[in-house]
Amino acid sequence: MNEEEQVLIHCLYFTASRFARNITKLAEKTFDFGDVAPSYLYMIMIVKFHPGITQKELCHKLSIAPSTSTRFIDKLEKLKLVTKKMDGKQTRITLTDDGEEVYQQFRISLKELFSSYSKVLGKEFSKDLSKTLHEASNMLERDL
Amino acid sequence: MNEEEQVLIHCLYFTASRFARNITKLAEKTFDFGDVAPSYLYMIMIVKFHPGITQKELCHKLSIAPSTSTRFIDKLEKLKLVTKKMDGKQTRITLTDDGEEVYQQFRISLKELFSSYSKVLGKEFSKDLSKTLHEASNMLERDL
DNA sequence: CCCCTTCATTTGCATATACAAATATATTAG
DNA sequence: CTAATATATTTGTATATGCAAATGAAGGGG
Repeated sequence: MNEEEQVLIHCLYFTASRFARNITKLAEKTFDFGDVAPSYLYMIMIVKFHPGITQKELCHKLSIAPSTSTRFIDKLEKLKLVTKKMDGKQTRITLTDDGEEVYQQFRISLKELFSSYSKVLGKEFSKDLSKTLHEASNMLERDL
Repeated sequence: MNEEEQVLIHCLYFTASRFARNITKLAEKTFDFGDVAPSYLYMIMIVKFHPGITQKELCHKLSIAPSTSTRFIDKLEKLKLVTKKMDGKQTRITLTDDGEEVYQQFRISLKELFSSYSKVLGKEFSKDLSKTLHEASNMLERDL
């Protein structure tokens, strides 16, 4: 194995970005919700479990920047999937009935996505990898 | 653990994207090359090891779309780090002397990046995770 | 009650990245 | 050799995402 391959295999920045691109492609195929891209769906899910959550908490739970959350929420609001209510300096987000419905579909697609990649990567392997990535993110977010 | 956390931890699409964002942030801090963003550096490396490589092969090695490669190469050409030569319908890419120099610096930064995340995640853990992601990408690219 | 600081959100701008359509070149069938 | 097809690259357009600066709202000290 030459130096180049070594680097390509051992550099987490590279392998992680590449893997994320690959799995995103798969997710886009699976979550075919017209206007709602996969990343929005996670926001919907979190709002589902925390009605009235503040934007800041959302950012934290999703590990996204505040500006990104603003734009996500704007879009979801336009699609009438969430409502926004000012509360002092904070903004509180809640699902609409349409949002609830999208959430239900989302759960089904999620299972499909699971089985798509489990078929290729193996069920246990997928589960372990996901858990590992989750924990690694936590470590990075804590320590950097 | 509630349903929400389950999903957030077990969905590879989510954990992989999040992890990629976190590690990218770290890479951006480490690779401070002014105009050259981290993702370009891998292209430089591959060209270094395969002078005269075609654009298509580059796309394959980096797992990026052709359009992305066009824009990367354009930018690197403007920075005078690579040259482009038409060869029939293909385009062949080679490093310039400036490109070689950037490559040398890149190798140093790469080591820094390694040690940054190894400090947080552990050396062996990082290595294993990277290798796992590499292999998982290969599987996804082969089977989908 | 007003000013200053602090914190949450938004806006402006920039980058990475993709897909689909357009273009350019090469190859093959007739 | 020309027409049709195949392949590589480019361009138009769109999305996700971030940082830094601007804005807006709260609360404390005078």
